Amino acid sequence: MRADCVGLATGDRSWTAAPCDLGALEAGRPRWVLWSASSTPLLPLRPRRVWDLAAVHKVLYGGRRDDPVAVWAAAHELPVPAHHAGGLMLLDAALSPLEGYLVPVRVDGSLHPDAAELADPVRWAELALVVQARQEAALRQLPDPRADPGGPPLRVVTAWAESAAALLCAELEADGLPIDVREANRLVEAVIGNGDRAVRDAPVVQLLRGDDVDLRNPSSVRDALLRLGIDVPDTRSWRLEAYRQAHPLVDALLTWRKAERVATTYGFGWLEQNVRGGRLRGDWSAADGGAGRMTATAGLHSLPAELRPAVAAEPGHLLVRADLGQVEPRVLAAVSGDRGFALAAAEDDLYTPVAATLGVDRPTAKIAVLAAMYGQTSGAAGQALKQMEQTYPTALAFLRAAEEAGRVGNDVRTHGGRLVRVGTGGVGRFTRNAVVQGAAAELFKAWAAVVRNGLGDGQIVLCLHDELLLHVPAEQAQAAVALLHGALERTAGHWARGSGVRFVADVAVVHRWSDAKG
DNA sequence: TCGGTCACGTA
DNA sequence: CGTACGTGACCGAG
Repeated sequence: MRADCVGLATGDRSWTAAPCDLGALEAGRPRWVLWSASSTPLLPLRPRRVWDLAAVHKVLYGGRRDDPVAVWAAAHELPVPAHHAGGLMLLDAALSPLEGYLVPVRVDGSLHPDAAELADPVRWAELALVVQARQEAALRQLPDPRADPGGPPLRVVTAWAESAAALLCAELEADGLPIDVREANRLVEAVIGNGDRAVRDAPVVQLLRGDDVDLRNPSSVRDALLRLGIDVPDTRSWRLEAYRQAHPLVDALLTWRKAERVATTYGFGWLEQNVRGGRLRGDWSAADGGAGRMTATAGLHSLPAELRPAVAAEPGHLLVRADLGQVEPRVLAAVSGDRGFALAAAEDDLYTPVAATLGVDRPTAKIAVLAAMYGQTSGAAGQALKQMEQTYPTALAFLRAAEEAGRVGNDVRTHGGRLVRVGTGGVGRFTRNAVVQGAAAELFKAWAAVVRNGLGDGQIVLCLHDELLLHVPAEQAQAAVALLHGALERTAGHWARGSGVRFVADVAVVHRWSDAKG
């Protein structure tokens, strides 16, 4: 790893006296410019302010590529060369943007695939600054969608937050999630026994009474069910749920499935492979999904609830868990600019005023809101959806516009400025959801960034779409609680400025992740 | 060995 | 209800 992967520090201009205090997202210097936090040996420094060219590139242009060649090309409005089109070194200093130096820029203006190795470290850093300036200029071209713009431009703050998230991902990979290994093994054993396949299969096999069925082959299972008079198009558990009473085999099968899932995906092998020194580690991406959510491997985003007691604070430490309440409908209220919906989203519980306005009970109101956001097509939500259209026309028009864009193959941009690209033959429901899910993801990351920089000796050890898990020295737990609330208020106050929407976090200090809130 | 399908954990 | 992920077992094709 080359130390010169780190660009030079730069200063942010013109809004140092911003009226809102964004904590970690504050303007100021130095701001470290990185080609990519995931390839930068910057970790021990834990810098506060970074600009991650790869992360910002993905905000501006979407897509999958975020290597320096692609980042450079997009910033210069050049076609992105095919991956690793290495070949001959065709360098032309005279045409390079830094005339007089040997820089790894080709005659066509593209960056050489081996630029990081070819370039003088100082030149390489200067190229990073060239890209940073161009990215920032591009971000400033984008209109600010907020009801009340103010402080640093929203899209520039998104760049800071997404950059911080990229760095946070590198830290999450290094730090890992604290695991009580003894408890983890105990919990796995409680679900799957000693792990012997034949033993696990036995209860179901017994009920089959000699019928030769491959439990791990869905079509074989379907045929077996048919022989018992149970005719189902597939054997998914939610479908079989209705047949639990029909035959003892169904119940046994569903129980077996649960154990099989743990045995194959979250069993002893999984612990062996991913837990080292009491920490569960996986690869983290700051914006891998189509809408820009964080992703993680090693099951970090899909830990079964039964295993969560194994996530535990280390001696002298406590966990602080915080999750955003009703974040997606609140995001919809903020980004659509629907005043009526925002009025509901000013309350602790958003669904209560929605129910009152629609003249329905709370569960119905919830279904109506979710159906509107996610484009539900079937079920009993139809009537409620019609009422939503009449009551919150601006929010619904916003969603319809996003869906229509996707349907005709147009890209959409989230509130914070992320481009969500639509493949050929666009999928409407995807974009309808992406403008909400993606916006929620960037609000979450901005919040996480502020929290990260406000922590003393603590660490963020898990990010779960709308939930943060902190591991802090016990005496700092109460300060962390205050930090989480304060950071959300400041972040949302800027991100949703002028919307009237309130964002709320449920925060609890616990020993184990599974411990009750309170 | 590969991609596709089914299935299922989470938000 | 829907959307988004990552993982694993199995299938059939090559």
